[in-house]
Amino acid sequence: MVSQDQRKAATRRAALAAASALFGAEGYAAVSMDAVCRRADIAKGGLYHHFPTKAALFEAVVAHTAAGVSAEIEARVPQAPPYLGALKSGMALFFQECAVGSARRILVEDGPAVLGPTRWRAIDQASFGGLARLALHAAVEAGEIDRQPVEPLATLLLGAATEAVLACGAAEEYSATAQAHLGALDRLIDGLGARDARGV
Amino acid sequence: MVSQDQRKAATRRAALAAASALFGAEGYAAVSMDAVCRRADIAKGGLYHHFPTKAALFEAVVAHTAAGVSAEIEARVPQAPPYLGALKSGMALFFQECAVGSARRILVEDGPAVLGPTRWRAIDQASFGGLARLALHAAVEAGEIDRQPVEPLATLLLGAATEAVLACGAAEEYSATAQAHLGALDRLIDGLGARDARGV
DNA sequence: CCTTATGTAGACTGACAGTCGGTATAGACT
DNA sequence: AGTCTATACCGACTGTCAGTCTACATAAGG
Repeated sequence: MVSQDQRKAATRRAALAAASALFGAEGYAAVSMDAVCRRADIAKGGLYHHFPTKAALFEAVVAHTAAGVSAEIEARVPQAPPYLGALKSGMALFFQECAVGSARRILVEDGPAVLGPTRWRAIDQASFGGLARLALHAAVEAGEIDRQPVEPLATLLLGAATEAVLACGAAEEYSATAQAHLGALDRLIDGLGARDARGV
Repeated sequence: MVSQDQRKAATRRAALAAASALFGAEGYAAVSMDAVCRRADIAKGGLYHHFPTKAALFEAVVAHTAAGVSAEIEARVPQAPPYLGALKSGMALFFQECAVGSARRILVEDGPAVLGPTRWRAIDQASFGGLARLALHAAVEAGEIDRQPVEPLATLLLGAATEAVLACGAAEEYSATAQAHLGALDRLIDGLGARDARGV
C-alpha cells in the first residue's frame, strides 16, 4: 500500500530526473515532452498533471540544478577573510561546475532564454547571485573594496563568468582557454581592491 | 522589366525587414514563418528559397542588427587615448543601443541561445568583440593596462555588459538601475589600470 | 462498501517548420 | 523574332510537437 503522497513524489522525481538528463544532453528545443514521458515511464497526462507546460518542467529542472551547484559552492568555499579570495574561488568553482556536463546546457545556454529575463533572475538571485552578493558585501564591510552598490557588481561578475563558460565550451583547447579566462576573471576581481589601500 | 537580381534583392530585403520587426517585438519562438510571410507579403516557398531554415533567417537578422549597432559604436567612439576611456564609452554605448527596442530581444535574449555558442561567437567576434579587443590591445600597447591576454578579457567584459542589459531590462526603475550598472562597469574597467602605474 | 478526490492514461487537436510539384519570368542562344 | 533554360516564386501538403479531453484507477472518508 503506497500513499498518494508517496506516489506523487515518486512520479515527480522520475519526471524531473528524466527531464534533467534529456535537457542536459540535448537542449530544451530538441527534447519533446513525449521523450520525457518515455524515459520516465509516465503517460503524458501524468506529466502534465505535475507540470502545466514544457517551460514549467524546464524551470523546475533549472531550479533544481542551480540549487545543487550553488550548494556545492557554498559548501566548498570558506566564508572567511579574505572575502575577495573567497569570491575568486567561488567564481572558479562556479565556472568548473557549469563548464562540464549538463549544467552548462541547462544553466548557461538554455536557461536564460527559455525562462525569460524575469523568471531567470529570480532563480539566479536565489542561488549564485545571492552567494556573490554576500561575498561582495562582506568584502565591503571588511574594507577590502570600496563601499559601493553591491548588487550591480555581483550581476556583472556573474555575467562575465557565464560568458567565460560559454567561450570555453566552444573552444577546442579547453584547458588552456579555461586557464586564460579564469586568470582574466581573477584580475578583474583583484582590480576591485580598495582605492584607499593603494592611495589613489 | 525588373532584373532578377533586383527582384531577388527586394524580396530578401522585405523578408529581412519583416523578420527583424517581428523577432524584435515578439521574440524568436513566438514568431512563425507564416507570420513573416504575411508581413513581407511573400509566399512560404519564396521565403524558404532565400533562407533554408527559420534559424538561418534569424541568423541573418542577428548579423544585420549586430553590424548596425557596432557600426554606430565605431562611428561615435574616438579611437584615441585614453583607450580605457574609449572602452568605457564604447561599453556604455553598447549598453544603450542594446537596452532599448528590438536590439535587446534579438542580440541579448534570443541570439546566443538560438544560434548556439559557436555561431553566436562568430558574429559577436566580428562586431562588438572585435571592437573591445581592439581597444584593449591599444590600451596594452599604450601602457594603460598590464600586458596580458586580451581576448579573454574582452569576452568577460562583453559578458558583463550583456548581463547588465538583461538586468536593466527586467528592472522597474530603468534609469536608476542603468546608472548603477554602468557605474559598476566603469569601476571594473578602471580596476584594470596598470599595476606599474600604481606601484603594486 | 460506496463516494469523492486525486492521480493516471493515451487518443485527439491545432499550430508550426519544412517540403514538393508546379508556374512565371529574365536572360541566353540561335 | 522564337525557343530554351535557369532561377525566383507559389501554396497545398506532411510529420511532429505542445497541450487538451475524456475515460479509468486508486486512496481516503462516510
